[in-house]
Amino acid sequence: MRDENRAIRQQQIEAAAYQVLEANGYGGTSMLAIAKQARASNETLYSWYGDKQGLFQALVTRNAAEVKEHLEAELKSDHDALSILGTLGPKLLDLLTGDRAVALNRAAAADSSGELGATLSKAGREAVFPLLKQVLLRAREEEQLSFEETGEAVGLYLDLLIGDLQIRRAIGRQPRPSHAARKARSERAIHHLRRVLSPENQST
Amino acid sequence: MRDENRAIRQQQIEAAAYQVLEANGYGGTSMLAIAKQARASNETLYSWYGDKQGLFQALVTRNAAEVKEHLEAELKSDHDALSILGTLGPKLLDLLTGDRAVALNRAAAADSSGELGATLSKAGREAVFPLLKQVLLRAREEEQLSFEETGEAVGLYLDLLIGDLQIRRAIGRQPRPSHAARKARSERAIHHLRRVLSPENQST
DNA sequence: CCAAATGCGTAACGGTGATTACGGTTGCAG
DNA sequence: CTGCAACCGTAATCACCGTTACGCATTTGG
Repeated sequence: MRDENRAIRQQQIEAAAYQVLEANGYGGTSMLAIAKQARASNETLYSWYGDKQGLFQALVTRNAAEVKEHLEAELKSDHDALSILGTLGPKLLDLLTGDRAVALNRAAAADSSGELGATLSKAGREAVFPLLKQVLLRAREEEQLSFEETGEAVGLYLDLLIGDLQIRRAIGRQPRPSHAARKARSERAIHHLRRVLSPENQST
Repeated sequence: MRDENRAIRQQQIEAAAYQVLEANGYGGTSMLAIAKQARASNETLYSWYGDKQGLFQALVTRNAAEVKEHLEAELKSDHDALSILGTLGPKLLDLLTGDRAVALNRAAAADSSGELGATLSKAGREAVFPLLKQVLLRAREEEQLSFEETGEAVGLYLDLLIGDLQIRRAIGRQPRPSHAARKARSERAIHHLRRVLSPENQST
């Protein structure tokens, strides 16, 4: 049961890290501040995560794992591909423009070593990409969409769905999209995607 | 001529600031480092820009002004609207994903106060938006595109053109797009835009 | 109940950064 | 030529941060 406590404690510490990070930005986030917020001790943070980067790496990988998990759960349904996109889109938007993701993006952007960015991208986009490929390939089998390069199609979908929302969130000029806004944006992306990749009009 | 020298000196200092910023990230950029790089003195930096934020605000606003200037120059041509987009798109991509813009985006993401982000966004996107509106409205007059909400159409164009390039650049997982890549991406955006907003297929 | 381990709270160490202060130098005005 | 204002180079001030170290309370395993 020591393990359970520890898991809980880690959750608390990481939650505290997000709070401080969201409030003060990466530069303004100190280990002491996190420790205080979590009512934990410096020593514990260092003994558990090694150093500051280690803590943030942990945040990033855990967050990415949760994202992937959520999406894979969606994928298990046997609805048709576009319906899946209909539920998966808002979810993805939620995960990618939520406060946590924004905080992590900021941290990665601020980290001069690039390590965080690499982890974030590898565990994030590069993990989501193949899942979306699956969905779009299914859509093509069902003859709902038509395309040659799957990667190209996924890129297009992501552009339509997310666009520059993330960067605008990261620099602080864009509030978190509401539930309705996420839904609408997802619908819009699907709508445009169908128009661009409709099985009738063939073109490159 | 004191003024001329001063203008030149400012250029040098700001160029130095970019060098340090691009090399070390916002967190790793100190005023002393900038001063040394520019062979200038701390005192001068502070007397001219007030404080660190002031210096970066200056960078942001100057950069945004240059972006706007470039775009307005393009707009003056009397080509048809889509041709304008054809030259304006790569330019915009260049300006928004270039090293300077990326460095500024990182700085804004790292800045906990949000001031830099506000300035960057206000002087950047919010300045570019009306210019693009003009172009798209012209395209509608020429019956090359069809849409109701101009803002919506501009948003769509920006999503297609830029997508998540900026955030990926900011977190360091995306190299600067080559000239050819920028051109191709711009063409792709126009291609899709025409398909989605074609005057034939009417829909919301 | 005892001893070891674990975690808390706080202080200490070494380093660095933003900001200020100061003496020396240079270019320009009178 | 001389004084002055701006500017350079550098050092000083003050604060904070990452990291380590230490004394104390609590928990855990036997």
